[in-house]
Amino acid sequence: MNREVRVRFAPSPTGGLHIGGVRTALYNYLFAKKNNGKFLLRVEDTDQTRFVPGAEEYIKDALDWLGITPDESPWVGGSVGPYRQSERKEMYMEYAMDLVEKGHAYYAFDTSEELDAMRERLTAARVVSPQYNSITRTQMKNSLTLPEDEVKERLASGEPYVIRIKIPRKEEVRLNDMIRGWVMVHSSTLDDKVLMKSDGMPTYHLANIVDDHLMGITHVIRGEEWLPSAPLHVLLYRYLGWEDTMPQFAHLPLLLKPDGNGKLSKRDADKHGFPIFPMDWKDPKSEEVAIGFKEQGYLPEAMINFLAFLGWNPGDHREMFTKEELVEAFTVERIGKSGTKFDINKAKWYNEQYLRAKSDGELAAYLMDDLKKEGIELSPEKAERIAGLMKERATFPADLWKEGKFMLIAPAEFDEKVAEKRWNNDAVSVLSTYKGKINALEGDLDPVQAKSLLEESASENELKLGKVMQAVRLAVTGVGAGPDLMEVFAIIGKEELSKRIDFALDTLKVNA
RNA sequence: GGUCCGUUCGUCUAGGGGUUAGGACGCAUCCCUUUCACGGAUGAAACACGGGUUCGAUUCCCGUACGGACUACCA
Repeated sequence: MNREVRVRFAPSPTGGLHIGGVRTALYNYLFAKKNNGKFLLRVEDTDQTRFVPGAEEYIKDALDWLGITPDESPWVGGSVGPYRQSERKEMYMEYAMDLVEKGHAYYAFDTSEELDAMRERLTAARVVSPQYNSITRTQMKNSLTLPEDEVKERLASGEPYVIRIKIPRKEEVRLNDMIRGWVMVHSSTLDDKVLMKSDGMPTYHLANIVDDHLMGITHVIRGEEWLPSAPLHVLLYRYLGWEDTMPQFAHLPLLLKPDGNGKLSKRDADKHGFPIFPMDWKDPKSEEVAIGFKEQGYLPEAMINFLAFLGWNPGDHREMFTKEELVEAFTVERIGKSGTKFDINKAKWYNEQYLRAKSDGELAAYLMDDLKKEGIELSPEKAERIAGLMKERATFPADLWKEGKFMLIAPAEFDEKVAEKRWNNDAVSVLSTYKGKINALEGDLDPVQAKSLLEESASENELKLGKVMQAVRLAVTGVGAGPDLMEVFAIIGKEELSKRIDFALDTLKVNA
């Protein structure tokens, strides 16, 4: 039997989508495409208390931005919907009842106070792990300890209850993880997890098994934080009678803090000043906005490439991959086992690579957008020239303007360190001569002319150009670094150039 | 604490019983150059530790240490 590969990304709409979640989605996507399968998205919203408005829409937009588009989802539908667990609510009880009838699950009536008391009691008795399990359930209020008619009575009276799985006392539970190999856990260390909550909603554990089965999921690729509960899931597949079509599991290594250790969190992102969400996320309650990769200037293709390499590699020395190339190269065998520290430097490097690969025209569009916000008009031709000059030194599209401001705005002050070192009488002489030549020029200034006139100005003063070049740059741009000066001159134009030289000559003083 | 997972340069990683342990980011130096950047070249930089197995272990096994995840009527 060769089933169609079907994988799913199952986020919970409780806030902005964490970058680790995005990576999980990407790996699912790549795996599906590589195997000519389907990538589905299912919204896991069984916890009504944690519902956050806008979160689901955010997940959709973020994935769209990156091009990790599900084949089936709440938004486009599909043949095994609905794709929101809250809308599948009615489906779960049937399976929970099936488990109860088979003796693999039971009703429990304990209140949260009683559960707390139980845990306290066990802790006081120095029990290593206080949990609801094969031992302790005999002392709690459930359908295993209560007389049958009392159970019926309680149920009939509408008393709140949960349904718990009945974990066997002694059993070795094994699963073959695609990344980690065989993982074995003894059932005595598992607890009787709640399957159905008292509000009638299933917990993640039941819902994810039922849905994955009903949706024909063949491979579950998810974060490592799920590994400890995977044996429970195996047991559920077995008890539900679905073991022969149980998906294969692949538990991804976690994304770690850049310094020290631990799971990457929003806190780390704030601390180091880099994003952790794909796009800006505004918390509807606190109104706080968390910066996104998109708004920071990261390109989607750079993000994809960067994210893919956080825990995976192609096995050769290639670094640059388009999404299509990733699909081609991707295998779960090449996913690493150990946690990955988040290195924003690498993300920046990828962004620079993709930024430089863009045409001057594309970049000019970014630049003109930024300029519009500043109220500056610029011809597309000029924008393109500036973009071409600046792109080698930009990390983000916004740098085109930030670092290239001087091409459109005359300096109001000059870098003092450079002035101190380079500004001298020679510079004054050359610039004075040069200004005369510029003013006398007919027609537009082009880089070749700009240079030959400058060379003439230097030799007429019996100086070498190199001696004064830095001073010239300082005079015109205000700073000591930047792209080819002659190109800059041409963009600035002769009138403006002449004005700037005047201003510099007036403002800068020669040190005695 | 318990259960599970992990550990190769600062970081991401390749490799795998015998290698000068390879690449990338970052860092340093040099070259290019009107500066900075780009680009090119070079360099510093790693197999956590202890026992086995073996002629030989970074590689296989077992411990130890360290790190992480999980331990809710959250996912």
